Amino acid sequence: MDAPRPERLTDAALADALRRGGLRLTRPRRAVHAALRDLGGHRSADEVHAALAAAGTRVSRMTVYNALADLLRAGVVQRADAGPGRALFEAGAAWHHHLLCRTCGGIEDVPCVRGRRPCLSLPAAFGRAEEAQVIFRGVCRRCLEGERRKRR
Amino acid sequence: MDAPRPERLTDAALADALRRGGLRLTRPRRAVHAALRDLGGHRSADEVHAALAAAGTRVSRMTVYNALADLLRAGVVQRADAGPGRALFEAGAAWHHHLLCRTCGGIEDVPCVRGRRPCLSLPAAFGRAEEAQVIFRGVCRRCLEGERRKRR
DNA sequence: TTGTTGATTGGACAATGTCCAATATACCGC
DNA sequence: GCGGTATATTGGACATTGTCCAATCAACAA
Repeated sequence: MDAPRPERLTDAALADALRRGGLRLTRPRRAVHAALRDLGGHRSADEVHAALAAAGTRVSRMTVYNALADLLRAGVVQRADAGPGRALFEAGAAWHHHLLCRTCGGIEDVPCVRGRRPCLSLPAAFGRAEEAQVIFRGVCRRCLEGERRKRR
Repeated sequence: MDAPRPERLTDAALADALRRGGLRLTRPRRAVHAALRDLGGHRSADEVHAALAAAGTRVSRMTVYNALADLLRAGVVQRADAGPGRALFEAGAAWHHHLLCRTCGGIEDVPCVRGRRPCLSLPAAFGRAEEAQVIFRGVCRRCLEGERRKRR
């Protein structure tokens, strides 16, 4: 149940991923990617911005938003669907889903049985699905064990 | 592919659903439910608020937010997961999923093969899933046909 | 090294959702 | 039907999130 460690991209690999989309490897983009990877888990743009500021890296808020969108297009960052509200990002490229715990409010990664998109098919009558993100809502393992312990 | 028409709840049925959760049937709650049902599709709280205002029904914005949350708990309204941003609601209780079209930006309902929650199971090692919402991203039928027509 | 093109900056702005105390109303028992 | 009481509504202030813009800066190809 440990969070999968996001792979550590070399600068060259990051530059490659960006350039495939006609994007440059800039200092802010490198910093945003590293911050997201080092923070781990599911983070909002402003969390990344705050982490960079705390580390003494001055980057404008707009740039963080832009960089995350660019890294997303480049495929080295993913958006974690977790319902409405602010957008959450995470480093890494492995396709997976999420469990939202209604007890602790946490988000757990759930590996995708297929591991690549789209993992579920859509009846052709509706159109073409390029990806299928599943949001499980319920109670995470940790909280479930907490409940059980209390009940005794 | 027509949108399923949301069932028309009688006041008694609506009151029943609310009271099961210790909630009262109030004029604003009735108005919000009717507005959402009559608008059809996937609507934000402020869209419902605007529709009510346009129809001459004065209800405070806060009340619309509260009413939608209450109707959601009562099970007569659902939240349509459509990624980050504002929350979208729709009338009705039948469990289903959504296809987000990246061409036109629209949201299509996709019936759930099981029709009730949870339609997908979660490996027990992760916890208990009470519901599983699938977000398909791709191209809707209408846009797919548009593409095909242009290519000729 | 230099020029060109794309990226960053920072401030202003819009949209969405939440908090609060005062007031109004649904609904229970009579 | 008539209160009494717990619940709901109100409206304004506020926080958070994300976007827009023109001026400046920097990546990278030649």
